[in-house]
Amino acid sequence: MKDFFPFMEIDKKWQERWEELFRCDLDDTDKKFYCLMMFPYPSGNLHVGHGRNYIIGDALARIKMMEGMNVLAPMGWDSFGLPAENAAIKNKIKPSTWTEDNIANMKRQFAKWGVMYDWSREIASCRPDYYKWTQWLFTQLFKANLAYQEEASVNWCPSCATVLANEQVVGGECERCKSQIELKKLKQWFFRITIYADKLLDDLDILKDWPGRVCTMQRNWIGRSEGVEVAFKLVESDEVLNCFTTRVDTIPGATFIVIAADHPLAEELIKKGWREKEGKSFIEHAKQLRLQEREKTENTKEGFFTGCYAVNPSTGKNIPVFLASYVLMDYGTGVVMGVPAHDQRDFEFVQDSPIEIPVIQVIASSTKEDGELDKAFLDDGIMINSGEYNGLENRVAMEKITDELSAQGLAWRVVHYRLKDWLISRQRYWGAPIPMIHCDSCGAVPVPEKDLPVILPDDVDFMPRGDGKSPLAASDEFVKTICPRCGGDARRDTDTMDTFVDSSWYFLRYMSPNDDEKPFDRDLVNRWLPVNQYVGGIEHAILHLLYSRFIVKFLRDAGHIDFDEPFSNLFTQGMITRNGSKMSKSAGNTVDPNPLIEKYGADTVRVYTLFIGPPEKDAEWNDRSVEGAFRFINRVWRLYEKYNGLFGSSDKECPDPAKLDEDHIEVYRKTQQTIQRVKDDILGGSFHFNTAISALMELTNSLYLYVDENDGFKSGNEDSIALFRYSMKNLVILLSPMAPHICEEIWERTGHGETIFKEGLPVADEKYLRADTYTLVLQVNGKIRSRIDVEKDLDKKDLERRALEDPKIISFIEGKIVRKVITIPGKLVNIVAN
RNA sequence: GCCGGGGUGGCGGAACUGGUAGACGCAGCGGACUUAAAAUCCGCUGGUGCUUAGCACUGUGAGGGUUCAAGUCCCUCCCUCGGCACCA
Repeated sequence: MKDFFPFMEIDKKWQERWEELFRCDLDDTDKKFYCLMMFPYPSGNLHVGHGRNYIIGDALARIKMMEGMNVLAPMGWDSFGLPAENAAIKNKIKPSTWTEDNIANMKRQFAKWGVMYDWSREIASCRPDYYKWTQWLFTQLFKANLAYQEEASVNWCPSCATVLANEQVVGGECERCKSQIELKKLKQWFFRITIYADKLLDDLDILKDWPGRVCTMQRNWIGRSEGVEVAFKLVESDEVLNCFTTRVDTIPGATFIVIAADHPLAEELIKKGWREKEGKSFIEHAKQLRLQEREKTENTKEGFFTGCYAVNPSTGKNIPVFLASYVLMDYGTGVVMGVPAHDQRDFEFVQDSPIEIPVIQVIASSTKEDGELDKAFLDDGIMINSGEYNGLENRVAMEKITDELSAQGLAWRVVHYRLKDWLISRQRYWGAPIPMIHCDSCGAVPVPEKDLPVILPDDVDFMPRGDGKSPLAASDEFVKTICPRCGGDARRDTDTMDTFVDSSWYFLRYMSPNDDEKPFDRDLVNRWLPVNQYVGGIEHAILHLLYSRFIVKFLRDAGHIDFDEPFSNLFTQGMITRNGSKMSKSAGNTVDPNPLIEKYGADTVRVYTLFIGPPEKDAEWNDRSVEGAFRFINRVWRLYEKYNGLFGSSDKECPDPAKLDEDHIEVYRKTQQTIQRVKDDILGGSFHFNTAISALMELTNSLYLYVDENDGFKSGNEDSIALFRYSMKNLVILLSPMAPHICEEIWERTGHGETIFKEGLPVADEKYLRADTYTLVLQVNGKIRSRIDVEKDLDKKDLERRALEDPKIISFIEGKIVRKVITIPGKLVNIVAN
């Protein structure tokens, strides 16, 4: 078995030695590089899909070390959350035991991959020494008036028995368990993220090294929309309906008003309009409709006339007021002016409206009306049917109308957001208890810092209750307490925090994981952050990344830190699929790395994972192709093993390239090109390990041919052997971030220092990146007709002459007139002839 | 519906700023080694046709266009993946 890399012993040996290598000295920040992987939920087992993330990060950390950077690569556990609780219910063990077991197991898995971290900085969000500070963060937000409690209609997942944030509801279903979400009125804690909406939006522009699509997703999610609110007075009433619109230019065409069926004014209006009974049943009906139609693309637009009228402030006309399901209570003001001629939804609404509503076109492509519209006219154009505004461009009219209505106090400019405040209460057990105390006389009082953490009791029945309360509510011992303000009897808040609160600040804790005086070390954090490179999955594009940005902005404004974006560079790797779908436990298509590592060794699995495709794209896992990576690793090993006698302590340095003949210079040149390609591919910003590896495979192939065919090498010529050693040395250095075990071993066996990762990266000898001659392509009328070898510094004239001398070319242009010759030195000559 | 990514051999994927399409790997075929097989090493490998050491034609989802030259740029369309979706 000498022909195979003996990974069994060697992998382990290096994994132990590297522990020291990854221990980071935080004081040295001259060339700091904070290399962060998203910390995982400790679900028990890592599959090869997770592996991609960590292998990319590990390879990156290693190559950065070789670049001379002081690399901080910490790891921890996002260890609060439902699965622990569910597993615990199922297996009758404590969530903490289940979680800690999984953590231990996953740590072993990382090591087996050769994925190393500075474990002296390990954190776990479920441990009291961590969640103490998550609770501290909550109290800080509360003191800044950024955490508040409110009765609200919230998303309730009946199966998870908890409320969810908007971000966790996908298409009306629970993101986790796919159950239909119900709306429940509950008193809940929110973080006022909306205050930061503009900051979060604007600062996306600073994040130049983030993937564009992540920024786009966040932009859409924040959904900033500038417009105007217009007051529509109700006829025979003092009541006013404020409509939000982004198209106030269409107001002369507003022929009705629609308000959300669940609007607080709805009941009053139907009473006023003497239509209370039917109105109430419509409100019920609209509620049902919303639930049913959530999934549909085509939605009906049913409405109900309230019997009331309002005055269009631009025309002075009375227009009817409707209730309808297509107006959303939780966006804008919940009241909309209906402009059937210029809004498709309003247009559809009037088609089957119970009472006739006029469609008045007020913007047209010319100054004439377009006749009967068959759909809403949405383009910009010229104002018509609009009195004094006729003839103006609609965008100009928009400003004028706004100014004039504003002057009368009937309109004002506003900005609305799609982003809602972040609902953070969860009615589940396995999370950080919300550190608040409810006192009848003092209200909600935060737990003083000296009393933190509020320990999550482990002796409660944590079966979900489904009544809108957390399992903690059942524990008198937990609930009963004393008000920190007045000393009277009081009750603890029994909800726990969304786990995204835990992960919104963890990257600050790695600098001082064991500090029990403060959440993070201000000085160290300011020196080490923002994170130089964050690597993780695209699934966190909105939730985790937006929340973390928010918390960092808050901490900065509160004076705790000096920077306002947590991650200056983000890389989102594609997922690994199997049979075309995402690898997941529930889909049953996961690939366990352990058998693969046992069969082929860690380096093979790493190389295959990196070689599978461009890292930002999804890739299909193929067991068979793993063999190819295995072969490559062993080809490198054999190259060393077969010629190990040639590597002695009396290594002759690389021979002078200027003195190498043609048979040798080719290998020298290939080595220079490989150095350049590997560095460009990985460090050029795109992390293209796949092409870097293929370059290394090419170099390996060249070396095989060299040792097989080069006469000098075969006859033991010293320079020929030195050249081989030189190329091997570079091959091993360049491959080491991807396949660290084998490279470290060869490095050691060939008489080098303690670790290859303290060896600097080689610099390519630029003079030799290009060959002395190259193949010039000769085309006639754009078709390749011949190829000739030419010296690299021939000028255009020479190249053209050579092309026209070529016998094949001559035969193609014979009898034709040469009209034009295009010469691109280094590439081709194209002769246009007819 | 809107926004964004993508579509290249049997497969995963290369291709700089428009300039040799298919690097590298998998699978396949042939050869060397072997009693034999595996492993290994070397070579071939997009398709079609022919007068087959070669040559020609064709080929990057479809159709048009720009250009001496298009996988790459422009227009129209199809498919696919992801995000948002009655947001006023």
